[in-house]
Amino acid sequence: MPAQQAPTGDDHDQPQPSLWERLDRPAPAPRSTLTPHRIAEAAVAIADTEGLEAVTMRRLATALGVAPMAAYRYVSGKDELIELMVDFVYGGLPLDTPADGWRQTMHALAVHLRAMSLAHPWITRAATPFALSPNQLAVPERAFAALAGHGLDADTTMAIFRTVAIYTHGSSASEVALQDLRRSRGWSDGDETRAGLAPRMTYLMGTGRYPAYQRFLHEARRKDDPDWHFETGLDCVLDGIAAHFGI
Amino acid sequence: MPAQQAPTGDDHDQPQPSLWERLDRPAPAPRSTLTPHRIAEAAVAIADTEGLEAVTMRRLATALGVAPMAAYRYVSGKDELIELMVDFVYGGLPLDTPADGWRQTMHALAVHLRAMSLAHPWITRAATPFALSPNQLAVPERAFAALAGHGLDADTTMAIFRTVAIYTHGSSASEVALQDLRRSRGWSDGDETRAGLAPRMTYLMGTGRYPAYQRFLHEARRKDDPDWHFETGLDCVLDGIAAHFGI
DNA sequence: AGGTGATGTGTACGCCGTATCGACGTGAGA
DNA sequence: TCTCACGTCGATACGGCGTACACATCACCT
Repeated sequence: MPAQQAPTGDDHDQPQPSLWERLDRPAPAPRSTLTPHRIAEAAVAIADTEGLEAVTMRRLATALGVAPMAAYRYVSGKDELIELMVDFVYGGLPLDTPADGWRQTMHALAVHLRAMSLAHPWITRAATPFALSPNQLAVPERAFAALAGHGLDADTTMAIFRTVAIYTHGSSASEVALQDLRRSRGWSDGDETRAGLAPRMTYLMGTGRYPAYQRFLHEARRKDDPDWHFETGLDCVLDGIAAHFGI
Repeated sequence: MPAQQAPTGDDHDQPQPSLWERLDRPAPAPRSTLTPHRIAEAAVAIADTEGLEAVTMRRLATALGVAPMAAYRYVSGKDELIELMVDFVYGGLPLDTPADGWRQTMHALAVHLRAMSLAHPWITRAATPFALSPNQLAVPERAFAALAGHGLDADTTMAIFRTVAIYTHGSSASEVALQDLRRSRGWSDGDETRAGLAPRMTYLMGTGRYPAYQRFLHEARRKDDPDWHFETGLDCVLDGIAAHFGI
């Protein structure tokens, strides 16, 4: 799926063989200074070190030592470049988790997906949890294999995976969003962040519209413990699946 | 929180009184052809009808019958414009749901948030679930009020809200992403979508890497029932909360 | 009546994605 | 060994974007 795009109403057909199909025909490659792999690698390196918005066709070309338009031989446009980057990163996921049972497998999957998102923060903005690229598809494949044999029908199995995947993706995304905000404002730890946000918060709380929020915010002790929040939410989701479907 | 942005390392301080503070001092308004409200309204209208990427400072100015730079008197840049749009839409949320108990309240909140996302599809890309704008903050306020009085500590309460909010936001986002893909390719129903995706799928399944996925996809009967998927996942999450915390 | 500060305008800069076409190097067939 | 067609990459250009900056203009207060 392209980096999320809005309705435009045209371009109904796709004459191309879909990027992934083109990908594993390495081409006769007469002069291959460029390959999809090298392009993805370079683009990911830029995004990792300078952020997703630094990934520009021109910037990418510079990094590859090539003319601005060169990458267009391998990628139909920027959307496909991003698909390529996402799939490249998903290719590094460890999916050979031991098959201890559905719950351990789903838990391990979630932990690895989160680690991936924290290592490549831009990916939470670039990826949809259910995109149809080879390495992204390997995630539900692993999950479905782990969920098989519990007497669940196909729809239930998909609903379970969907729920865990959505939680994992969203949880990582919100964690990354906070980190990005911190970094962009130069705040290092939780206290500095609260100090930086203080004026905003003082005003908002001063309106008196949020008494419960204010109280809970004041009493909370684990605001700066994203691991705890991630695990707690994940446990809830997995408990809910176990309870709701009796597995 | 600004439309998600990556680390840049500078702009450490915010000299301005934070947009929301500026907002309710209506200004002496000598010549108020423009107001934050009118700006938000116009921008939302554009995003609703033409998609988020059609919201351009120039396009917005045209819609308001004003010069391209005029809106910058009210908004420090495009990021703040988007914050304003998001908060404007959140302002339309019905939050006066009857207080039947925490579960009914959380369920109603989730349903309303999803309806909002489906009515303004761009908002799933523009909003973070935990942004600090007045009308967005009203959501956790409502949730915390409903969760109070169950003997839960503050951290647990926040974890519960976080989990539900993340699920709801992510579920709506994935639903919207699929709708956007459909609209952009001109596919109307599920069958047309499958037909359009067929070449891609044929290739991917032909690789033999996804046997479980293929089988479950073939057996699933509710692929085109987003309501069922949303409710099923939400029930799992709420069941999990009830089970995990004994409420 | 006149001055003053908030409000909207005009112009311009640098960057973006990408369409198009020409130059070039390579491997296959003669 | 020569040739030639094709896959690769380069150069240039276009329209559109966000927004900095200086200027004109309006409404009110004295």
